[in-house]
Amino acid sequence: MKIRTRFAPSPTGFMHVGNLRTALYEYLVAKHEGGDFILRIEDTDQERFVEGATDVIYNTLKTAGITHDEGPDKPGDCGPYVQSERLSLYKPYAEQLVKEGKAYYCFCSKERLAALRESAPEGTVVGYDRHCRDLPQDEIDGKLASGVPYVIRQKSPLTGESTYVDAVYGEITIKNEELDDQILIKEDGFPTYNFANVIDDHTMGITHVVRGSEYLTSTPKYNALYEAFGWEIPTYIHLPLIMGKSVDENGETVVSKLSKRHGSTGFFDLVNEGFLPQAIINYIALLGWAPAGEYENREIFTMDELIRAFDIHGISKSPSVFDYDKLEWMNAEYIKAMSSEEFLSYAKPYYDDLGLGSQHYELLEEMLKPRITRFPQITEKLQFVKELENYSVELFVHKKSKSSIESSREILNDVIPMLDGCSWDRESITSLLTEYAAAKEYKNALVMWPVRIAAAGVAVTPGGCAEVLLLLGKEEALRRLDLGLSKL
RNA sequence: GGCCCCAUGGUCAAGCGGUUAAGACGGCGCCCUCUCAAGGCGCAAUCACGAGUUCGAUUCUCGUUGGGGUCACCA
Repeated sequence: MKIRTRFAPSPTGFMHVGNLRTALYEYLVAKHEGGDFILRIEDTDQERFVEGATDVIYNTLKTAGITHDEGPDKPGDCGPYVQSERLSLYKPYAEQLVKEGKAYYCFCSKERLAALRESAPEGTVVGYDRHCRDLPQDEIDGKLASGVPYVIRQKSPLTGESTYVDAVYGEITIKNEELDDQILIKEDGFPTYNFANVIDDHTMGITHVVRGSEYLTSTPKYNALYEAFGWEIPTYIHLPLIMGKSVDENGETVVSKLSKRHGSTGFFDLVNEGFLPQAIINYIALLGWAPAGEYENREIFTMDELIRAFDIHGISKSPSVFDYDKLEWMNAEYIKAMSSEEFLSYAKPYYDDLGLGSQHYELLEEMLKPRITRFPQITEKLQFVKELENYSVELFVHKKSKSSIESSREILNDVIPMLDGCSWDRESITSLLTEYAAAKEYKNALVMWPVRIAAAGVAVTPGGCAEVLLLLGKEEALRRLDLGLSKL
C-alpha cells in the first residue's frame, strides 16, 4: 500500500520551526517509501482568520524544499484541500453517529459549561458532566424543533481502557474515564478540529499520521471515531517536542516549549537573519532524529539524502532543545561549501552597499567564506571599508607582535613611500612588506600590524594587511596610512 | 491536581546485558598566524537516584526524583 502523509497547518500567518519540522518528517516518512505528501489547510476556526496566511504556508514549504503532491494549489483526487471548502461534508457524518447511538445532541449552554468548570474543587479539572447524554427522545425532538442551539458530542466509553500502538512511543494505554465526550460539531455547525481531522484523514486516504507528542493522550478519542465509523486506524507517529532554553529572573536556566522568548522561532525570521533554508532544514531534521547505518554520524544532508536516510526508528522520544549555536555552525558549513557564483549571489547586496565592485569579488569570497556564519555579518565585518573610525593611537600598541608607538611610527614612515610606488596587487604588496621586514630583521608581525591598523582603524579585520589595503584601493589606503602616521 | 510520556556530558545524540560509553556543537589548550576566522592536533565533560532480575546492568522490571505534555464549542 502506498503511504500517504499530510501536513495540516492552520493558517495563522506564522510558521513555527516546530511545525516546519513536523511537516518535514511527514514529508520524509512518505518520500522515503515513495509515498505521497498532502497539504491540507485547516481553517475551521472562523475567528482566527488571518489574511495572506496561506501564502506564508506555501512560501515556507517552497523555500524549504518540501513539495507536496496534492494540496489546494495542486488538485488531486481528494479535494478540496481546504477545510472551509469541505464544510458540508462533516455534519452528515456526525448525524450518522447520532442515528447509530454513538453520538448525541447536547444543548448545554457555554455558560453552563463554564459554571461547571468553575465549580470544580481547587486544583482539579473537570470535564463535561454528560448532562445531555441520555436525554429522553421527546425532549431532544422538542428542543430541536424549537431551534435551541446545540452541539453534537461523541459518546465516549465510560469504563475500561483504550490501547493503541504508536510507532515511536510504543503501546499507549489511557483509562476511558479520562476521555471526555468531545464535541464533533460546534454550535455554528462547523466541525471541531479533532473531528474534521479524522474525517479528512480518512477520506484523503492518509495512512500515517505524523504529529507532535501533545496528541499522545487524545489519540484514543480519534481512534474511537475511526472505530465508530468502522474505518481503519492509521499508523501513528508522534514526535517529541522542540524546546527552548532561557534564563529566568533568578538566573536559573529553564527549558520550555520553544517560543519567541527563546529567540526567533519563525522560519522566515530565521531566514531574514541569514540562516539558509537548507541549513535550517538540515538542522531541524537532526533535532529529534538520528541517522543510522551508512549515514550514522553524518551531519550534513541534502533533502534527497534525508529522504534516503530517514527511518522512523531513529526518532527520539524525549524533547530536544533548539540550539542556535549548532544551527549557526551548520549554516557556516553550508556557506563554506558554496560555489563562487552562489556565494556571490548572497553576498552581492552587501558588497553593493559597501561600494565594493566586481574587481574585489574573488578576494572578498576568500576573505569572507571562512569568517561569516551568516551573510548579514558582512556589513559589520567590512564596516572599516566604508568609513575609517576615529581610532586611538593605543591601537598601534600590540604586545604579541611587539608593536609600539615608536616602532609603528618608524615603519609607517619607511613603508608609505615604498607602497606609493608599488604595484597594487597582493603579490607585490606582500613581498614589499615582507622584504622590508627581512631587511630590517623585523618579524613580519611587527610591520604588518601598524600598516593594517592604520589602514583599517580597527584591530580585527577579516583578512590580513595586504587584503585590507587591496580592498581600500591604493589612493584611499595611502590616505589612511598618512593619517595614521600623523597620529603618531 | 488526575492521566500520559520521557530521562546518556552544557546542547544534539550513538548505544539496544559484557564497550577504554561513539560522533557533532559549544568550552578549554596547543599548532598555524600581522588581527579575527578557517584548518590541524589534543583535553575536560554523561549513564538522575534507590531497589530488584542476572555470573554481569547505561541497557530489563519496579519505585523515587526531575522534566515535558494533556485535561476548550483552539487548532
